[in-house]
Amino acid sequence: MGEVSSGSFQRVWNVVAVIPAGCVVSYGQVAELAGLNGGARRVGGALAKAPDRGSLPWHRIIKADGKIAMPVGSAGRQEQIRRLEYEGVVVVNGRVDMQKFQWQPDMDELIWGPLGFPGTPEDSDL
DNA sequence: AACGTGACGAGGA
DNA sequence: ATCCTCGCCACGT
Repeated sequence: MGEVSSGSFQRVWNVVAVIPAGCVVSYGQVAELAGLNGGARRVGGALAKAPDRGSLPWHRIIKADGKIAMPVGSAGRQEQIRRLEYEGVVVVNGRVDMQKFQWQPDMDELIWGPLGFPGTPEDSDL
């Protein structure tokens, strides 16, 4: 079974994996969700060393001010922008409007995950 | 074991 | 808005 490791990098990857498409989160935000307070810089390192960057939505992580972190002109930066726009996230001048696209996870998502819990009835009414 | 590094963040100039 | 400085701290040398 793909048991979750308690390594800090693994924890970061676990958090990143549940970020919904069409949203962005800051490095610091991911750090907090991963239990690495003040560890925003560690998040970048974790993403760079992710074993499955093809499937991990690393592109949804940007700076707190909305700017793309990767160096201008780098292949990674272009790839990130391409993926974000593909999801409908508007990137203007290497920058994203955090007011519109920053993900704000609620408790349900943090506890049960983005897909909810099997068998849990949805209380769409009220 | 000390030292430098980094896909950050906040604050000041 | 841009640039610089400092704090942050796990990781690789």
